[in-house]
Amino acid sequence: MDQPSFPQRQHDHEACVHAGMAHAEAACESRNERFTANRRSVLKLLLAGHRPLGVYELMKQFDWKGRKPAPAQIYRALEFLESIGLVHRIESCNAYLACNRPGRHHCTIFLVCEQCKTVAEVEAERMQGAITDLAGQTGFELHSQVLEARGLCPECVGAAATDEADS
Amino acid sequence: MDQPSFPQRQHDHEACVHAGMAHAEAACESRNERFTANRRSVLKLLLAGHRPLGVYELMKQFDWKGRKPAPAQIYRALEFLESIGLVHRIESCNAYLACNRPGRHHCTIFLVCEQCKTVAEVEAERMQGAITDLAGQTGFELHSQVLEARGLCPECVGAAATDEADS
DNA sequence: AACCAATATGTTATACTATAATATTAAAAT
DNA sequence: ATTTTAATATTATAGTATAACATATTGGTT
Repeated sequence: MDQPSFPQRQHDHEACVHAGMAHAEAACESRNERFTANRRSVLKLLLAGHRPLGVYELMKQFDWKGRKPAPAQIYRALEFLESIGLVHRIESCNAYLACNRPGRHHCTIFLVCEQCKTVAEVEAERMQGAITDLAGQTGFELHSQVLEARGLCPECVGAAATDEADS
Repeated sequence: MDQPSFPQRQHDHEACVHAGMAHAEAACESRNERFTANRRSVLKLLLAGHRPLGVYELMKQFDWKGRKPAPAQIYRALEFLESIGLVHRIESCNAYLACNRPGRHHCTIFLVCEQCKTVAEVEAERMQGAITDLAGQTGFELHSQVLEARGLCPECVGAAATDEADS
């Protein structure tokens, strides 16, 4: 599918992770950037988590020769991964998400489920036009956008409906 | 003007603050909510600041019988002010901004100047449609939106151009 | 191979942001 | 007046992010 939305609850995480890592490998190669052990580990955790993870959450999961890394170590990896578009920061969660469609740098909006925390990253071409127009009219020089919608994903909407019927 | 964008550097702050406070007064009245001293002070600081202020920045400015308030005090006031639409949280700044057009609850986007930190709050009706459509297609139940653009305001763009010419 | 420059990491310390929990006070409703 | 509700005051702690500096690794150059 060209426009994936929310991931299925059950799906082949292994494959996701593998594909994501492979793409990252290639992306670094083509930019002559180093895909170091740290960067690998952080990206892998994000790919496996499949939802936005905070830095301290990542630190807990990070098994690094028996010790735990310092925040700076994670932040540095994230900064790098974000700079080449492999990871996004979700502002309204203070957390980071592996990009589900790396390589395409379109205008995307994140649909964040407030209940189960899963996120759909969907293209929002219609919004791109609106934003550039607004910027143009105002004389604003656009650098980047933060587009996030908050609410309930389809599965949680369904669950909520069921709960109500029960009570 | 019906669609204000960036405030002029020089303008009558006094009048802004006064108008904002008057509106808040009325808004609380009509909802049977109390516009207490705390809430007043916090809103006043935000109106006067005229840009996003962090909670600890607010605390520093908060003169409260010679002592300084605890964070919780500010957060409570903000929570209230936000709940009735007098204040917005700017996620990408971890800071709060007094609403410049209270009473209208349209879909707005914030244009945040990364240099001077001023913010334009502009209506983005075109985006509302795009978002609800996206939500509809995905089965997402939309609760709220975070729409922020980051870049340079017209004044800072101008200044940057001048600087370059100088060098 | 030895050296240099550039990049990335390790480490410690600290700053900034946000909430929990509980006691107290003030206001509104009966 | 009494009860109930909403708001405040206070202390403590949790969560997020960066600064500063020392060390190590990599890649390119002679």
